[in-house]
Amino acid sequence: MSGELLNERAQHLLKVLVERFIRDGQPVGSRTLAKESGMALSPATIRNVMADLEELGLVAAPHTSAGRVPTVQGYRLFVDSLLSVQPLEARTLDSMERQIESQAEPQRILAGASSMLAELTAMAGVVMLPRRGDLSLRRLEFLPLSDTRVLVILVISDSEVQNRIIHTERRFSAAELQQAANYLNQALAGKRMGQLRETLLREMEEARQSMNRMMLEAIQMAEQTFADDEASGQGDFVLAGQTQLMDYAEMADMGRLRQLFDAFNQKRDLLQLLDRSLSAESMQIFIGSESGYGPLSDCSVIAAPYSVKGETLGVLGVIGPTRMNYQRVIPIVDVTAKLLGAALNPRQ
Amino acid sequence: MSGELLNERAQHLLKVLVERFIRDGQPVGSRTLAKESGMALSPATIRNVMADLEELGLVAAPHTSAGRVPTVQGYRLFVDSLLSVQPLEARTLDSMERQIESQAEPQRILAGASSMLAELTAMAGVVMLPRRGDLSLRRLEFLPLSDTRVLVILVISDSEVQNRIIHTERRFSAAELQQAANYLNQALAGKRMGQLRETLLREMEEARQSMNRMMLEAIQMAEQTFADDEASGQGDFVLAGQTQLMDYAEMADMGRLRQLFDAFNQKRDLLQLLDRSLSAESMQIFIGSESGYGPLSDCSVIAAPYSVKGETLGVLGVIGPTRMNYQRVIPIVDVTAKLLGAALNPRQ
DNA sequence: CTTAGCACTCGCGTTCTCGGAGTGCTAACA
DNA sequence: TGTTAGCACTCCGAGAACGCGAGTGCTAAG
Repeated sequence: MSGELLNERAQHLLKVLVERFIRDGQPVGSRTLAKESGMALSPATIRNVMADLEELGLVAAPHTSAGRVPTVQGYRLFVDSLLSVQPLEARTLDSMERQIESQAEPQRILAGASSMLAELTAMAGVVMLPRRGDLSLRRLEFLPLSDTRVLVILVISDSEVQNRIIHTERRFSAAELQQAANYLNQALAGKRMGQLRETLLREMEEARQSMNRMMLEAIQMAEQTFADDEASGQGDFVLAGQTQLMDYAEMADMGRLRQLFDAFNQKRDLLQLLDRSLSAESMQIFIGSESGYGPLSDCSVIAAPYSVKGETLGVLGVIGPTRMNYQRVIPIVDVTAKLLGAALNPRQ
Repeated sequence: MSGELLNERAQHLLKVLVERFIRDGQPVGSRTLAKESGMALSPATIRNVMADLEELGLVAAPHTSAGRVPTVQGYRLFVDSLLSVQPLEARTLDSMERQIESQAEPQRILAGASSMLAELTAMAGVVMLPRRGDLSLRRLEFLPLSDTRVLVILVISDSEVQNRIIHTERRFSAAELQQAANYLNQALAGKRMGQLRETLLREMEEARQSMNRMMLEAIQMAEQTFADDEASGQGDFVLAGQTQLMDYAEMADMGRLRQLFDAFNQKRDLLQLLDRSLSAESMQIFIGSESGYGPLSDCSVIAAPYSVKGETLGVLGVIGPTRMNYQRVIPIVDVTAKLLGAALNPRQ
């Protein structure tokens, strides 16, 4: 072994090995690697290099007489410094643009992006929905239901509508509710969802001083409306193409597969993982156990934040087997994030 | 074989066989059956009976020297006339009631029912959402977005809110939109969603005669709003516990499992199947291929409509392996349907 | 440092065997 | 006529044995 920790040749061989393994999933032997590398080296030499790589923890042999397989750290090195991403073909990019622009409503755009990711990569695509806390309230409305139940309609940001049911202390007439809504709209419209409760507190002070009963009641209703806003419904995501993961040989173990699918359904942990990329500002790659999340230990996650007007709204990405075609997937995720940002930008 | 097509004894033996097979999934042999039946018959006699049952297509032998397994028709007979459903234990029923009543919003009640089914049966639970067409429009509202885009908010029935985005011919002011909404509310409120378009046609006639431009424009907007109402979004369902199906041995084939999960995602065909039970007015059971739907060929579906005030709103049920514990699942589905109907009934 | 040679090791697919479970048939029995 | 015991037969599935191919590590020579 030469002085340097990992010389040119070893790096190149690792690169070829990873690429080869990604292609056909079989452990790569020295003979194969000798041919593939195009380096005019004998298998024996390769074997020596492989022994070094194994010592460094970059490759491993499933058993004595199998070829070598990249370890998580091997993939990591590959992704970080060996990988040569080829740009996306023009026609693919074209069709992506068309597909994502074919939708008008934000909800559909997001869902479309998700299935686009799934389709292009033949893995699972995921798009985290913009967190409401960062969006601003546009308008609020009360609608009387039966007795003390009131339906609250929230129009958020551009075009998202939410509704909740609250229970009031007493029965309100439609006119009263209208009045309360008017007051609250004047006070809250345009504020960010996350900051509503502070504003409410301030308003409450003011109302208390002016002894305005209507205002106090209105604030009470608003309080109830936004009560669980922080706790529950933190975020959500749309997933597409989960089932495609079933086609990969490394997912053959039913137990692990079930864990993975359960994880998709629970959402919580996955959201937490994606959240990490929210602040990252650029693409992030979690390889195998790097995610620190059991069910994903055989998977890699490639995630990128998407943003509108410089403001990051959410994260999107793909989930697939560790042995995925990073060279191809990385630009796809990258481009999709940009396209999604552009598509969400309200024009005209 | 005696004169009658299927005498008492044969029926009893079939019942015992099916029960036994449901319990442990192994083909049932004559010796086992002899003991289990409690009928003081020798295995040889049993074999004769089995030969008859096989001839009738009620049981089949996977291979020459295995025991017998019920066929679809065998299950059918079992379910139709052999089955003795035991009522649900009081405490289970109690906890079901509590669980379903713990939710306030319809959406959550439905989702709750779905996961309750899944939990109790350890299979997949499904609840078809009430079809909008049957619900009545309560109120409609327009909100100007940018330029010619208008956000339409629909409050449907008790507390469901929907929103759509439409594009108008020209730019409308907030006041104009308010006016249009007022007019439409007066004309459409209380009408069933499915009948809105007819009503619109009539209104259009009237408006044309009175040459009222505002009314015509309003109707145009409404037209656009309800345009795709019939085509798309026909229905939807909430599914829970799909992953539990992965635990059943008969789902071990990854290919078939994937087909099944794909079917869950596509929704279309499954909805069609559930639709059949909508008109049935009582519980329906589809055993294996009876559903006529490939991906479900190894599954049984037990579905029951649920209704509020005598009006059927939707269907709910469970999906699991053909070899499921019908005796237990049937009452669960039955009770859940009733509880759901009760919970959806708007009181107080 | 590289390479050829060699012995060695594993895993995997194939084949074979063997035992158990269960059947169908026949003949005797009630 | 229905029931039962006996028997030969079939088939599956679990192991064991085997050979083969792929690949390795080591050693010694270039």
